[in-house]
Amino acid sequence: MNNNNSNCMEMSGSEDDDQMNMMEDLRRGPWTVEEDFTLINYIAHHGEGRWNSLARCAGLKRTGKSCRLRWLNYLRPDVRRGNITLEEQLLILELHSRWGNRWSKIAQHLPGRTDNEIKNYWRTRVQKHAKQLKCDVNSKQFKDTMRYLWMPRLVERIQAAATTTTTTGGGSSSSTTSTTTTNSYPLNPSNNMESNNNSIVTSQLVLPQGNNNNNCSSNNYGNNNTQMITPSSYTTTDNSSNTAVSPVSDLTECYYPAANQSQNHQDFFQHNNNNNSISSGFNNDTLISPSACYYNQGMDFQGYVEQNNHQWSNGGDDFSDNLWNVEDIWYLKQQFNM
DNA sequence: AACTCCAGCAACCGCAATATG
DNA sequence: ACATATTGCGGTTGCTGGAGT
Repeated sequence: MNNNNSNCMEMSGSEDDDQMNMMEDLRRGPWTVEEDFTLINYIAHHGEGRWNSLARCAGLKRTGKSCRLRWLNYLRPDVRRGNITLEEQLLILELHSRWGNRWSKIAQHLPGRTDNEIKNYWRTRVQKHAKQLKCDVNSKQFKDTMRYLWMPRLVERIQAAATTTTTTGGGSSSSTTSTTTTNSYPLNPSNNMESNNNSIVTSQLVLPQGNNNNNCSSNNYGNNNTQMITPSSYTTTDNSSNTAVSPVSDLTECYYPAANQSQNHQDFFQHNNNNNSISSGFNNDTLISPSACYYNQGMDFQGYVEQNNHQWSNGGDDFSDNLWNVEDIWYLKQQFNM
């Protein structure tokens, strides 16, 4: 399978990445299918770890760091691809409010998600809203907005989705086994995941598979060797192209047919059956209307609301990307006599 | 059609912590 | 105990495709 192993152990292994860079032509940039195959095969036979020597032994002209990152973020079998679900969004918001930018710690509670993915989600989605609100993502105002509007709204949407799914039968592939009675939003400080570290219950809430863009049949690396490409011909981030490489979720799916099929999912809702109200866990001392915060600071809140209202009324189906729904806007308009 | 702008994301970089000899 | 190598993490960069003009 790999004929580069013979002299592997004879190498000193003392070179660091910079030295390796000087010694040989290390490849950079997007990974090719060939490289992915090589790395997967090597790890399948030899396991992970010792990334620098692994890179050499596998015959990859990559740094150990690059190999590790590629493996952890894309190639390992339990990596979960596809859109961040509502449940995951909620979990990210909650955990970030506790731990800040501790991406890897947050990622530990979202099976299959990588710190990189969560970090990107935060920067592209969450920070975008903060920017629209003209406030800092770390400001109290924005945190309040997340906590008192966005997160409860997510809970409602999750509940609604679960209800819809169960009442409509959910389709054959949905397998939604969740119950709508367990979703009280866990904002009660006494329900502290930190104090019960790593005890977040694996969920019965099964993620909607429709968002999962793993589809081997569309680009099956496993049975189409003619798609092997050369470094000179590769392009990036185009799964629809035969020469596409880097994302490669299809590749892992095909390599590990059993992978990603039964998604473990975080359901910290189940910790909170005692909370019957979304706001029951709030500390009333700090229950400040986020809208009031913006209002008091003269921020362009109305413009933002109107923008989101417009998005909403335009029927965009990605509600998950909107902070506000109709009820939020109604509430905010009442607050400010808009 | 050509160009510009921008969101999304994969990959890289620098640093700190940890492991190893 | 120390030096060096390796790993892990968070921040940042740069590429790509799509939308807008």
